[in-house]
Amino acid sequence: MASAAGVSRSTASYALSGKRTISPDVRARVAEAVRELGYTPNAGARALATSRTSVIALLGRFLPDEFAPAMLQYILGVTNRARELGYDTLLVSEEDGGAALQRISSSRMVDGFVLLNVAEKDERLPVLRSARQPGALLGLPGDPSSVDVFDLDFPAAGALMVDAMYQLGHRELILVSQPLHVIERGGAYVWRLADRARERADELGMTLHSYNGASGQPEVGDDLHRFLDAHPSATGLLLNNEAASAALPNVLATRGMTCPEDLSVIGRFSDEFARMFSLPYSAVDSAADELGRRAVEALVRRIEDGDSASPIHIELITPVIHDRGSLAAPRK
Amino acid sequence: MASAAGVSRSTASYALSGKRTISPDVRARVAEAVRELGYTPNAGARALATSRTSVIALLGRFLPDEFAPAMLQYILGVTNRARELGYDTLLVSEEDGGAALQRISSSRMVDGFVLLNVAEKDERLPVLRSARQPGALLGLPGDPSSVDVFDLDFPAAGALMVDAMYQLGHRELILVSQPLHVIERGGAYVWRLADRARERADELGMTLHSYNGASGQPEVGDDLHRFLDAHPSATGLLLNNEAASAALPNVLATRGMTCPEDLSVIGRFSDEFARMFSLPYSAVDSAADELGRRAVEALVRRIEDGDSASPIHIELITPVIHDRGSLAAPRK
DNA sequence: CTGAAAGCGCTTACAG
DNA sequence: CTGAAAGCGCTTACAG
Repeated sequence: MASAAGVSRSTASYALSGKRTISPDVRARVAEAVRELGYTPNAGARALATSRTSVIALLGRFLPDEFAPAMLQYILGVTNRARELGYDTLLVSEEDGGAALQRISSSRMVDGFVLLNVAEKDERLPVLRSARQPGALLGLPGDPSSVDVFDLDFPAAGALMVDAMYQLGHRELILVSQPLHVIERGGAYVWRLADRARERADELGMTLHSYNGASGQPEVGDDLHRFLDAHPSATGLLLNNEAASAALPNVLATRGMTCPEDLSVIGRFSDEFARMFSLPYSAVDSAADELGRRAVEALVRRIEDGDSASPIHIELITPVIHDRGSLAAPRK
Repeated sequence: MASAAGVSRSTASYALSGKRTISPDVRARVAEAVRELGYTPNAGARALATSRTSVIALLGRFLPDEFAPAMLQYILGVTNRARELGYDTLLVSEEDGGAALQRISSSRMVDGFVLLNVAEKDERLPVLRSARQPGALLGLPGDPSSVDVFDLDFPAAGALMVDAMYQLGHRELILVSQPLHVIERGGAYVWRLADRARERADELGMTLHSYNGASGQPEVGDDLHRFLDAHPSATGLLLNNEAASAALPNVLATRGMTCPEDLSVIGRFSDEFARMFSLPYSAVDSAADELGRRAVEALVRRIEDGDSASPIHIELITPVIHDRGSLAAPRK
């Protein structure tokens, strides 16, 4: 390419990077040659020379009963924002995330890592901490030291759901959380939300019946029937369980109940999820796309500032209720 | 690393690749040094030296009303199989897929491309054809020349759905396809299935009422009610529309109909999708995971055999019905 | 404002 | 069976 423009390789390189002043004449000839030859720098050679790949890795943990739509939202938030900032994304879905991180880190394939679906005790974390590349977490682990973290503020979400019910006059609520095995697998957000909801209900003098529902149908439908049967006087239902949220319309139809006349309902799921299942329930948005984007922004900042020293960021997004009309005052 | 093992760089390299015979003594010392230092070859340097990156690109087209669970199935099929074969996957979600392909191809970041959700006339195809790397398509385009293609055999699926109904004694069917804008956007599979279903119904002397339903609720629910109202004597329902499939349980409940007693139903969606929505309908599996895996296998074969000459593969997977008990003989 | 040269970390003919 | 050397295609001090 340089020879086509009639300049040296170094001059061509500088003309492209703009890292030193180039005469207009030369700049034009280089630009012309680039266009002519459809020249694009070789990524491997550039990576070798600069120790930068302009690629980040996104490490997923794809569990069989995880809700796919939410996962895809995170993924697209990450890949789209990364591209806007000049990075491509390596998507890693290996079972053994720790080994994958080690492999990719030490082969210098990427400039940084985003970890999806981070568990309370996540096997990938110790590997990430000793990796040379920076990282950002989607999901708050038990020990969040030394890496940036992005997550929904689940305790605040629990309080918000309870408050919303309280203000409308509800005094007896049912909370349906994810099943226990989700918690055991590292889904600490489940009890973070539930614990704070309980606390808040206690503060307000409300009754809160807390349950774990199954993660799939038809079991979760049966669960919902049982919970509703057990507490006929409850007027509000809080859902931190996507499967339960998707199953509820049928359950209510079967019982001849309408929402919000017979029961006020508030969930915790993404807009995307609501749209797809067409759920008529107000909900705390899980903001997957937004979280993905922010994680990438923080990561890129660390990469480009070589800024491994500056203090750790823990960003817990304030929950927001998206109103879909499923909350009303309880019947007299 | 070589110096730690007390051998030359070339010997170390050969010891690792196994490309020439190495004395046991040297091999052991190299292995030891590798372990000691946690040595992993630099990916960029290796790519530069070998012109191979061991990375493939997966180019998605993520459309707002596409069903996310199916997309994720394809993605995981590709990433998992790629890893098994020694490749990592760059996930590309840019709007302008043609430009992205061009950029990634000419910078030599990857060894090959998998195109997801290929449209009838796909803007990425001409770029792929002139790229130096091989490609594989998920989805059959109008002109499938010069690239390997993997898709469900949608015409066969249409015929299979009609046949299944016919054998049970049904003579009047309703088919609900995806909305027209999906077709316009390149979803030729929609009419491929519908056309063949119509042909088959004609051959068998059956009546087939063919409709396009909306791609979201609540519209698609209303659509279903209209179609069922219009043809009270129809005894079988064919669904090539995920949203309609998800909406049907509610629609039937509202109408006081049961399946398969009042209506036999057969859909076309992935197992994953059925599980998530807990759909009680027998369906032609869309085999997203399987298709993703096969595309990667074909791609890797082309990459590793340098086999750009051998004839194009068009693999249309034979549809299979997964029985969920929603098909029965019609009521007298 | 520009060029010649070194170097990034590998692989692989070429010699021995 | 092993080593010294060239080369992959860039970037960036170093000279001028």
